[in-house]
Amino acid sequence: MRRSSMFLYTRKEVSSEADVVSHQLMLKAGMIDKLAAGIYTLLPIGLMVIENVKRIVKEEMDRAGAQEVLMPSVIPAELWQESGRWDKYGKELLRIKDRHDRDFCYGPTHEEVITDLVRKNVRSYRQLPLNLYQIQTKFRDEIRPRFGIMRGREFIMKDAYSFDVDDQSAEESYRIMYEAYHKIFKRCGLNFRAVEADTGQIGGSFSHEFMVLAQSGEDAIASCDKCDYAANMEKARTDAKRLASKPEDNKGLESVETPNKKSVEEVTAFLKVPAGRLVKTLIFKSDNRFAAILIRGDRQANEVKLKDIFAGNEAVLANEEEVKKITAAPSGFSGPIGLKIDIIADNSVKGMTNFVVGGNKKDTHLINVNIGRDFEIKQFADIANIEDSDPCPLCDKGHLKIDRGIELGHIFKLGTKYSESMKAYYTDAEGTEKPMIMGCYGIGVGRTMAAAIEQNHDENGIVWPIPLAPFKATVIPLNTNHEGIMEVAEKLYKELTELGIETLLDDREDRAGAKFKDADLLGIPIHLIIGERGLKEGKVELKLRAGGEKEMVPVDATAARVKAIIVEAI
RNA sequence: CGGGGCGUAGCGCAGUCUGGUAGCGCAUCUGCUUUGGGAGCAGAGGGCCGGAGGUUCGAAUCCUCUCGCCCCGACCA
Repeated sequence: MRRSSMFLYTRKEVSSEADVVSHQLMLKAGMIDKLAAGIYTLLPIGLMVIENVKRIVKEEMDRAGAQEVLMPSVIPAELWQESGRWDKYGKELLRIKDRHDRDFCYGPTHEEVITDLVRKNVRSYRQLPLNLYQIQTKFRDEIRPRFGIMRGREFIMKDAYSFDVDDQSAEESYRIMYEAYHKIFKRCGLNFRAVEADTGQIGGSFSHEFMVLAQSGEDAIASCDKCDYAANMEKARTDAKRLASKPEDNKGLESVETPNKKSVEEVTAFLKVPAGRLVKTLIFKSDNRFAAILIRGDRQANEVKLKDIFAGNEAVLANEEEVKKITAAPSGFSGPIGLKIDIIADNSVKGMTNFVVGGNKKDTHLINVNIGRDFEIKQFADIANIEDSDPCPLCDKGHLKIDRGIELGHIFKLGTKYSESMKAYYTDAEGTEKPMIMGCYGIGVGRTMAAAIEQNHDENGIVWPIPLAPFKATVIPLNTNHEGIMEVAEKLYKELTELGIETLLDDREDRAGAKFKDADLLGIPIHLIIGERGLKEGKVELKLRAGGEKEMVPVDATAARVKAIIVEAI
């Protein structure tokens, strides 16, 4: 491509609206153009990167035995009503009506459509297993789109769906995807980790997220410094046994006055005990049922884990009035002793002895409280967020550290949630009908591009990993008015193009500095600089964007050298 | 949806408090010089100051309403 005729306009300044580096650089490099909140046009050079990501994804999906389809982006409401998600999905689902006033939605995900497709075509166990995928534009009406293309409302996504005869086979399909995802992100040149994740609204039994480590990441992930354990904060566990302090002999229960001391900080400061000796009692309401949640004083409840405790239903803290009714005391003095509602304790409470709780009476706390003697716990569960350097739940030596990450991929074992609600049954060898076991597997294509920039940039701009680079090489003639220079530039451009190497010829009548700045900003991996100095010896300068290494290469050997560098990288 | 902020030339911004000729930088166009890290000089074009209503002799500026965009929070494959 000739730079002089390309629809590519780089900028020195961008709006202060862009506050993550990938967004800023994409704007500066002329890759995207915003049309509305969370809705972007991909410009030629941005699209080239997207196409590279898509190509890698397709190759690995195909290699893993999946087959590509393309489903509609507009979906009739009936399908979503059938699965029950029309009412459950909420405002994120963009609902539209056609001219006959019929309901449709713009697909945010395609479980319904794929399940419908498969149930219409697959009857027998002989047709399974099956894995179908598509790369398509989706829409989710996010409350707050941000970070440019990283968290847009309209976005490109690869979604795959597997169908199997039984759990064992489904887990094999899952494992194949798990491995394919590793290959995909590795080929994209990304530093990532697969972490255990919550299944969220999609539902299902287990899942992994593929996270790229980045400061600007929206998710917190915990990983062990000794073993392979890694999990999203929503899922991360710790080892309650190693966390617990040594049990002490039970002391006698005592009531103490704590005038106006409500928060954990106030109470522990007043009683001069560490927060880890206090158990806080939170009254939650879900579906009009109340439950008391006990958590060690120095720990925070995790909303997602809580939701799981309440069988997936929304749980909210009880209001002041409800707390009074249940505990007979104002909030801040709730405790487990004497409560008539279910008491569920976080694992962090396990093994605690002689601790402090609220007295269910104004200005009163109880000390030297013990489980079993003073009250009973209905159930222990994992409720609290883990903290940095908590013990690892898998190995007995490691500790967890918390990083931020960007979720690029998510794989789920769905089970029969959709196949049962939508009647996707097959007939097995014995002639009985059974629901197919499903899995679903997503990759954010645009987000992968953004994450690659987050991980690969410097003060001068983007540093593309070679497989994603829109152009692998750029030919920079320093003086377009110099015949000899332009002759060599054209020759190299032609040779490289004929070798199948995407090359940008910067044939603009600009000064050298401007061209260098642009080549750096765009992140093109290999710069071929043609100037009078080198040409006197019949050489061009080859410079690598990533490390900055320079070498002088004879003109005739340049194309082959470039090819070699690319082959090695891909 | 709660709190905060911003809409002025293609882009980035000042001007608004205190009403009186609409400005700066980048980009664009012309000419000359320059040519290995975003060139210099001289000149030029480009604005319904987000939209509607109001106050005023006069509104980018004050008032009311509205639309859009951004940030924090809540929310979220």
